[in-house]
Amino acid sequence: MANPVNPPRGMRDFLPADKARREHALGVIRSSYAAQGFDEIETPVLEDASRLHSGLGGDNEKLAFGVLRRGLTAEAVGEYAAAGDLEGLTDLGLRFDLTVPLARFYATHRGALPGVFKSIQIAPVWRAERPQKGRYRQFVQCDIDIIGESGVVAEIELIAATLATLDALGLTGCSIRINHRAILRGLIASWGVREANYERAMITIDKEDKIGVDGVVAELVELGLIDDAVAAQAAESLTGLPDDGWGLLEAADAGSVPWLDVEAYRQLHEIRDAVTAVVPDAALVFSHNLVRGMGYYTGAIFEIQHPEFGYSLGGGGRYDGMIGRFLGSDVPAVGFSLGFERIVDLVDLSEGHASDSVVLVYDRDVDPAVLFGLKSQLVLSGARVRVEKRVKNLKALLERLTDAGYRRFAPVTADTRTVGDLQVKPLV
RNA sequence: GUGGGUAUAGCUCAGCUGGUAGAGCGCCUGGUUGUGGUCCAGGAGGUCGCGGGUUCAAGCCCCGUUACUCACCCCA
Repeated sequence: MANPVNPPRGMRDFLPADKARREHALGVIRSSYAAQGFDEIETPVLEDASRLHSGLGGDNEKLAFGVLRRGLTAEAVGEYAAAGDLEGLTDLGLRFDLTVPLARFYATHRGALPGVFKSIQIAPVWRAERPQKGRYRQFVQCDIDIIGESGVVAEIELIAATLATLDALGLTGCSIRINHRAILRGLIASWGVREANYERAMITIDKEDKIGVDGVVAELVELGLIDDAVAAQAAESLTGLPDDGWGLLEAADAGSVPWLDVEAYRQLHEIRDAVTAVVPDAALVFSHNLVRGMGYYTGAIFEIQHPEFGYSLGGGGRYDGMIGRFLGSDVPAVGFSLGFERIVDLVDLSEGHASDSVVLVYDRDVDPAVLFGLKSQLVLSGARVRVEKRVKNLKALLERLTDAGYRRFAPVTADTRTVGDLQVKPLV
């Protein structure tokens, strides 16, 4: 509390119990993704600042931690700062997501990669945000991406693989919201919003869950993005859709949802039909107000929703234009990311090393050679062995060890010579 | 970047209307206890986040500051 020694703001240490829990969950995610035929890669935590700030990260670019150029004097820093030359000050930055580095990775190694590349990335990212519940400045993302496939099979495979992974984690009650950038653009265009203001309008629409349709329309008017005259029309087209949003095709044919990009909508149907055929209890909801903040999305976008949380547990989408920025020629790509920090707290984990663990509680006069001889014998026999000095208050010690996952203990006295002498007792 | 809440022992927290700093748990010591997880006694440990101010007197009131936390913006 009053302890002045803390990790940097928004970043955390993990105690042994936390670390064990996290590693277990990561193991489940990693093996589930691998079983789905994706291959894990790793990239550096730093990327060139110019690549991080290529206009693809939306607001997250502002939140990137920059690294000062090596060897800059205080005077030089002052000069660059006065000139507003950020590139002169920082040439590297910590990645704020795993997608931009993946695009760079693909551009670097294209020759060594298959035509359609399916990657796993499980790694920390950094954003200089103000921390709050469920938000940190360093957090782990678990991404799967498919690069080189322009058809909806990529979206289908990613969503099915993600659902399988959520299932492997024992996480129930999640639904997938899905939308398409083309549908959003059509919706916004139908209100007469100028193209330059699309991004800003999308951010406002994204708040519907929090501020309601009326709040969204009011904000759009307030920002000058739409005229008062179309406010009522905008409110109407934002209002909730029937049948989880999947029943608009007939209405579209009849011309009563003029803003709907029918081709994109049919694509989403195709994705929904295939995913639910594979995962019958998958809950896919079409949400025409789903936006997502990253500026690089071009097609389908999706987000994991859990009823207990106001924020999403993960999300993704198609970003066909990004790799072209690095490579020169466009390569289609889709990704899906799990927000690990938000998932790990929900996962119910069973004990890993329950049965075959034992604590040796030794008296002070025990010969260390005997003590560690016993220990190494037990370890060789396959047990996890902890050595603890006997203390006055045995109860507290044994409770701590029980919490740490140990299930048995055995006193070691000066008379103990062999494993056969040990009286092993259960910890309860 | 904007607001609210909190800050007292290693941990969880009391501390009234300003009057010499408290409890439980943990830790240490001595004894007790032998199905070694019991009980008793004693002990160590606090610049009350930090800096100013008001007052005879501040943990408590006022101002500032820092950290943590919740919410906004935005996002995993």
